[in-house]
Amino acid sequence: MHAYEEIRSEMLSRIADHRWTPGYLLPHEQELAREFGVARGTIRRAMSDLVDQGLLERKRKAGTRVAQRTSHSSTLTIPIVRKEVTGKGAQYGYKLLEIKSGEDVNDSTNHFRGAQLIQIRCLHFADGQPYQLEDRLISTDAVPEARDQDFSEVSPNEWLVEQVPYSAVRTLLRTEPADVLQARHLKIRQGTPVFVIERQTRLECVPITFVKMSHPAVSFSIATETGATV
Amino acid sequence: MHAYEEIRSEMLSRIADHRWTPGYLLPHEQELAREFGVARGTIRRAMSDLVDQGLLERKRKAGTRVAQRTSHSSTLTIPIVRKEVTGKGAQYGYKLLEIKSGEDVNDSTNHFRGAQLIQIRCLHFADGQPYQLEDRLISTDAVPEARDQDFSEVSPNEWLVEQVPYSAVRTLLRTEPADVLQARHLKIRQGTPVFVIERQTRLECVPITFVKMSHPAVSFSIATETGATV
DNA sequence: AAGTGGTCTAGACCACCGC
DNA sequence: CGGTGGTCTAGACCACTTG
Repeated sequence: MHAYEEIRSEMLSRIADHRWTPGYLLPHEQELAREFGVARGTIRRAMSDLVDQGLLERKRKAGTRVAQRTSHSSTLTIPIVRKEVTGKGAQYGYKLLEIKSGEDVNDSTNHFRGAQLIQIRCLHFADGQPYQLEDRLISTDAVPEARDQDFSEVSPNEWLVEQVPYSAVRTLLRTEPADVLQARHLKIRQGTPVFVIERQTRLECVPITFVKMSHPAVSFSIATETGATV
Repeated sequence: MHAYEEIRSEMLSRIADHRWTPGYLLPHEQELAREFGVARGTIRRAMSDLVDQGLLERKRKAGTRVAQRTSHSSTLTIPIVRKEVTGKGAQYGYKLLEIKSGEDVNDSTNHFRGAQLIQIRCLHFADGQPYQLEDRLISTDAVPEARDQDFSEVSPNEWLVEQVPYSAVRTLLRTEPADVLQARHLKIRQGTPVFVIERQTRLECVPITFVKMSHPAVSFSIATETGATV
């Protein structure tokens, strides 16, 4: 156990047992450094974790306080579909439905502002049943290698996550009634709810890909976790 | 612009223009420190952001590499319901439905392992229409002040987020068909899909609260963001 | 065994911002 | 203005883990 971990843990305890309550003004770094008998940098190291967790707020001159929040934050992790399926103990299956490129592709999202695109539709199966319909746009300006990829064996989901770095993600989760396409491929009736995940990724402002993933609604849920610290 | 920000930005550029591709082994800290003309600590500061973003992976002895990912991560932020509603420009309304305590409360989640609980059911409105049904358990062992709270004016959602710190959150998102209770309060037909958010929060292993928030499905979506760096 | 990242120190200086 | 947190340095030592 390192010094900063012990100090962080001690601070957590003080918050947990109400010695430090939301809004409470902590001693300065210098003072805490003296109290714990470490260098100022070690105090900063301990606090920075708690700031990231949203438990502390720091402002120059004003000092450090126990946070009063206005929202809940947690980290949403979406694995590669194949691993999601096999992780549930099911047999994974994949089928490429369609690839289009050039003039045939229409950027309905307006996310790519005129970049060259390819569009891919494919289907992921769990134990032979349709699990997810993937409808994806990839910018070949940002990822020229995608042009040479044959997505008949490896899904674009898997290929992109592993091969292409990104620095920004935007995800949208919602439910909508199945349209014709979703109904046909997921083998459900039109109008039945589907759970939709839409995701845009960028690397340094450059749009990489946009994907819409549709699941049969009732059989799907997604989990989020924060602070496995303990 | 601080030194570590410029270095981080330069590193991002090298990843973006494929000079550093996934799996690429970066120079050591010492060498980068010499290259950029700064102390080793400054290099570490620049890299730590990229590690947190998931763009770099570091291992002792093995060195630092551009990450090959196996999943997408992003931060899910769920605001206080009142702010969510007013943020959409709608009129917020709140109604307490029911409070139970002591023996009347049944910990169906088994999340609290025998702690003293109170249960609260309440309804949030947007422009007079039911927006969210909140069904919540609070551990009065962890939050004794909750006992004295009268939740007729301020929702438990709002009170808890602001007053009670937490260090761990677990969230579950899914769609399910409305049961009798959901149907009655949300004014939809039984069996119509509802979008459900379940959340458990803890502070240092101690369970604080469990909440199930139900929305009429089709009118609801939720967004997630990562790396607004830029 | 050796080389890498990780922790820690002691100190200087900076820049924001509340009083 | 002054006090706070934020950045940066130069260096020592540690501990993991791979070859």
